[in-house]
Amino acid sequence: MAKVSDAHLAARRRSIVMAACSVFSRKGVESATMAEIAAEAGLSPGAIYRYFENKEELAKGCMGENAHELEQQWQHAPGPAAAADAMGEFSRLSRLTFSNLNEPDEAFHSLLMLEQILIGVREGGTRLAEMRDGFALTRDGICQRLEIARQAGQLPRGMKPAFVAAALFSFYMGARVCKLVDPELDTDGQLDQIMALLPAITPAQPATV
Amino acid sequence: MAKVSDAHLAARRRSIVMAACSVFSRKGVESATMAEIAAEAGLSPGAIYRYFENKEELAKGCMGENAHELEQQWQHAPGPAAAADAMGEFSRLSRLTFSNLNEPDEAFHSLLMLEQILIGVREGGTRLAEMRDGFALTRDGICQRLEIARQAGQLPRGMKPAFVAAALFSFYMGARVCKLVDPELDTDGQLDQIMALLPAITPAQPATV
Amino acid sequence: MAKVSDAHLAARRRSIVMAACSVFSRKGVESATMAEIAAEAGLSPGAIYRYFENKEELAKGCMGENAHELEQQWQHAPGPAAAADAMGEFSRLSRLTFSNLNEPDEAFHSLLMLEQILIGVREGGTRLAEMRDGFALTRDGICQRLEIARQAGQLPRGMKPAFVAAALFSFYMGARVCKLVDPELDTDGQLDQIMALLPAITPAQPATV
Amino acid sequence: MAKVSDAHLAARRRSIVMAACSVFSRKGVESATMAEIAAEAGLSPGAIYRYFENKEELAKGCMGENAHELEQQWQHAPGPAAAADAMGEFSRLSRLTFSNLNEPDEAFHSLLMLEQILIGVREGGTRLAEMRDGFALTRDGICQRLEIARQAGQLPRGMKPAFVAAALFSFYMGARVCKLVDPELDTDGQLDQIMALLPAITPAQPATV
DNA sequence: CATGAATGAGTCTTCATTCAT
DNA sequence: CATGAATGAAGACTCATTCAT
Repeated sequence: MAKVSDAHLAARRRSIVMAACSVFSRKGVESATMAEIAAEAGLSPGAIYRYFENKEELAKGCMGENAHELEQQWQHAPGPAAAADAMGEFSRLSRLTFSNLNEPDEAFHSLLMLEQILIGVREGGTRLAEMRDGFALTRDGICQRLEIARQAGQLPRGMKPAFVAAALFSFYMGARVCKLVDPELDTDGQLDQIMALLPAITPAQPATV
Repeated sequence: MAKVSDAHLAARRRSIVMAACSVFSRKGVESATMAEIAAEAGLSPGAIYRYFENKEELAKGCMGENAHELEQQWQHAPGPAAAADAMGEFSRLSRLTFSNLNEPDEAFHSLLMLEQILIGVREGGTRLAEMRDGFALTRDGICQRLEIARQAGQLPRGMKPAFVAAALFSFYMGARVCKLVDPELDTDGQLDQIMALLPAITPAQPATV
Repeated sequence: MAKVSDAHLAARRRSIVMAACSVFSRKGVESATMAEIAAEAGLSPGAIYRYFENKEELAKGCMGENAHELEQQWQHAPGPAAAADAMGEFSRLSRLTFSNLNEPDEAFHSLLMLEQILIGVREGGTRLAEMRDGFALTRDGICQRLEIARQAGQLPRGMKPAFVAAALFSFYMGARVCKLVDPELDTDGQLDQIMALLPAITPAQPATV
Repeated sequence: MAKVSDAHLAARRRSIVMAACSVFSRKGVESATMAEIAAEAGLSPGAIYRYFENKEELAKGCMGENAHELEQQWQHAPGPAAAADAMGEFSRLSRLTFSNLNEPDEAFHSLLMLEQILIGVREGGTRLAEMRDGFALTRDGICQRLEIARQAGQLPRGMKPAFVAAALFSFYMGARVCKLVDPELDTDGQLDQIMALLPAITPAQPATV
């Protein structure tokens, strides 16, 4: 019975987090029971406490765990090659992001995210700050791309990238919420219309502004 | 304490609902205790059960209670006078709706709404259906107004009002979520930018502007 | 609003007792609620407390209320005319008593009686003493009749009327219990067999004893 | 406290049942509290729920637990050797059964049994059916023994064993009830008198005696 | 006198957490 | 390290009882 490798331990910890996410998403953090999570993780209830101080810590441990990889793409600075076809790039990433909303496990992620938001807002501590920062980062990523496009003359001078970025992010978040309530919703169609609006400003605005 | 007037009874019931909304919003439905709600309503725990079967029914009873009056304005068919300045009307109502997000108790309402959504989605029964229908009605209200504007030549022929309406509604919902996470957010500024995009599509617009 | 007549009051009190008996029999004293009893009596819960101190007193008030009239017949001393055909008289009353077990509301009475016994035995106070005395009285009534018959030579000298009376009473009580568990039981048939045994001793015993 | 042997678990379960029987008998099922039962079993309230779904199941679990071993003796078919002295055998078992009523914990058992009957009759489901069947089995056992005695000429041809058996069983049940109300009662004396009646029927008997 | 709304103590039951094995 | 039995603190809910109307 030699020391269990750190990798093994990390894997266990991860499997617990996955199980917790699953149960939290399905039942809500408050209604989920440690026993249920343990069962889903293939462990005994007591075992979880070797990896997490208590239920709350476990819930915290689930926080970042389910951020979409796409969010990270947005947060990464756009490549230098992006300038040429800034809006094309932007549009492609946007559509990719929205098309993800049609994935079967999207509700799972959205439910989890909303619950984390509720908890964070109610607690108001570091948890909320982390979220706020995460949201801000993504908005920044959007904003940067819009700014590049604007610099490249693909968007009207008069537009305020920061606000448009924030609006688009809100739109995305709202789409997730709405899709949760009504999975039949065609969020791609919504995006199409919004995207159609964006460059349209271009030719007309410069004159009027 | 017998034979209290029906009005009195209704008022009591309402005060319980208000207290419940307050506690639910602050703690979440699951974490809220009947004792706390009762205390906030100035009653003993047992008294609530004369008005609501159980905690779940009480939570249900809080559902519609906190719909914004503005939602109802949207859902009401637009007045006939609206056609003349359809977009002006639309813009005014939109700004009014968004300006409401700055109210101090907006977080209260948003928290409540999100929790109800979570519960509804998880339950998946009538509760969810009612929400879906409520959302759809509001989207319809938006759509009708856009359609009128389009008919009046104030919006481009090519746009699809239903999708744009859905997008705008998503945008609104997302703005609420984002504002919850970061109350500093200038959602009015976001709306401004989005509203600026709308008429821009119009081929006819450049001439009139 | 003149003083309510005593008769009226007594009638109310009685109606409460009847309702209580009904509910007690159906649900058991502990499970019965004052509200249910009040409803069955056509009153409000609070009203009961003008007639009975509390639930326990009400239960006590139900005690004697449901003794069969037949029990009283047994307890009354046998008429002088009975001697001539003592056993005939005895047999007739016995059969009458047992035939009562076939009445549709017999279960109602037996349930009530058993519950009262349980409560009485557990409390062990006056309540139990009253029951014990009631039972003793009935046994005495049986015994007296047997004794008369024995004196009249209709029963063997050697038999001990007190014990036989007690045995017959036990038999009756047990028959009630058994009939409760299995209403199909032919308790009359049981009595027939027992009655057949009784006088049979007569002609043979004197010789052997 | 993991991995306790099955025997240990069964013992715990049994100790809970014993404690429950004790409290149920003393207070009645409805008035007994889980906390009290737990304390009597030397456990915490929550522990019981690992062994029984809820209070009702626990009460059910107490049902068969307190059947007298003697009942099983009656239910077992009589040995072949019994025929020779069928009535002697019968008389011996009867006296044994009745003498048991003088045991100090007899009231304990009777109280429990009566309460179970009350519950069973009120519920009217499987519980009642099981009781009915149990009673019937015992009556059958009595009946078989009487029949053997009758075949052996120790009882009159004309008697109906089934009815006599039922009557004797009723007598026994009633004796238990009466003894509960008045522990001073000499139930053995009652049995003596009844047993004295039995063979007396026989036309053949006078000769043999 | 009756009403029935309100009280609040008391129960069952759940579940996060601990710890002996 | 894992197990899972046990704990015990809550919390939802009930209902006998009170009392203002």
